[in-house]
Amino acid sequence: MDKLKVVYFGTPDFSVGCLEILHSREDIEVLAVVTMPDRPAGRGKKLKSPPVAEFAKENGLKLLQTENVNREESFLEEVGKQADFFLVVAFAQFLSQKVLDCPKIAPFNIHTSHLPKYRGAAPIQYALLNGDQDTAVTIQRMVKKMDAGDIAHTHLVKIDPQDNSETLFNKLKEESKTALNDFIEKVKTDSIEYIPQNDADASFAPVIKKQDGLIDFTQATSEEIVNKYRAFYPWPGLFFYLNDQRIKILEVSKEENKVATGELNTSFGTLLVGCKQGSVRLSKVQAEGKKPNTDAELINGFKNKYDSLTITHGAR
RNA sequence: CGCGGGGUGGAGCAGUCUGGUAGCUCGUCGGGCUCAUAACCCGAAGGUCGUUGGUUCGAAUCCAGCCCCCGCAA
Repeated sequence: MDKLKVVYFGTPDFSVGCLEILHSREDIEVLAVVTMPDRPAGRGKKLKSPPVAEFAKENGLKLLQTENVNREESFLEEVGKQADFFLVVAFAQFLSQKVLDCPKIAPFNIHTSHLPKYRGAAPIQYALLNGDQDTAVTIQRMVKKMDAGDIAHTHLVKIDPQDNSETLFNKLKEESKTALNDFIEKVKTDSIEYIPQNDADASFAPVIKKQDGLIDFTQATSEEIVNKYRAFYPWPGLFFYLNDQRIKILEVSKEENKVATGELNTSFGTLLVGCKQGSVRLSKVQAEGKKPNTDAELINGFKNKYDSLTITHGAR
């Protein structure tokens, strides 16, 4: 049998795993890799390549870095139409119908949720945010409507209570390789069963922004804050303002102590905050421009500068 | 040249503008008090003030360079 020809679309580290699989398989030929352009990143804003671009360069794969693949007409004509299927993994661009129509079999997308749950950019985070106990790697046949295509393959994954976005990312990155391998067998044997999604059950996982990490202790229960901590670790992280200084929360846990909603209690030498319901201890924190500290260390330094410690909600 | 904060006993900070024998809170060690403690009292040890050079009678402090850490942003 001839090799299956694939064009791969992806950008971040998460996408590299599946690209590795495609690249390593004897029965697959990666015609090209499409990814986002290099972007300034980090302190000093140095130009940085997306991880997928790095991989493509290292392995001598044909690489296209573009701001908008829909406009790359010659590429689509010359390369896109040669493909048996497209594989899109965390690409960060919408594909026009014209692009979706290129491959002979179909454009497929790997989505890290149990579709139709959590369509959109941040499915992993939303599963944690809602305290879900399981999720899935779903491979869908892409349609123009985001993440609404027929389901071609589902691979369930358990969420551990200790999981945060980082660990769950890694877990799903591994599981998506397995899912992809299984799926490719289905493609080869032409035995894919397409299951339409029930739109009524759909939910959405919009992009998470840095600002979403701002915690209002009066508006969330201790349980919700801990879930948010898991979902937002390591990015964007949680933060709040103490005496108008931005404080990152690096570690938080539920506590028994009863502290009035929105109040801060430091009398145990710890940062205890009363939530909408229950209370939390902020056991590891980091002030802007400072190194990570335990709550005791932060209290020690702050009481030198201020008469009292006050939570100042986003006053800036 | 994206913006910004910081490097002072083991920890977290003040002192730097307005040069003149290094301080606070905590920890550690020793002693005391208490039924007890997240408590309190007494005492002690512990610092080439990131680094190099310059200015000065004198530099943690002023000037120049270098190293390191971090927040924002992406």
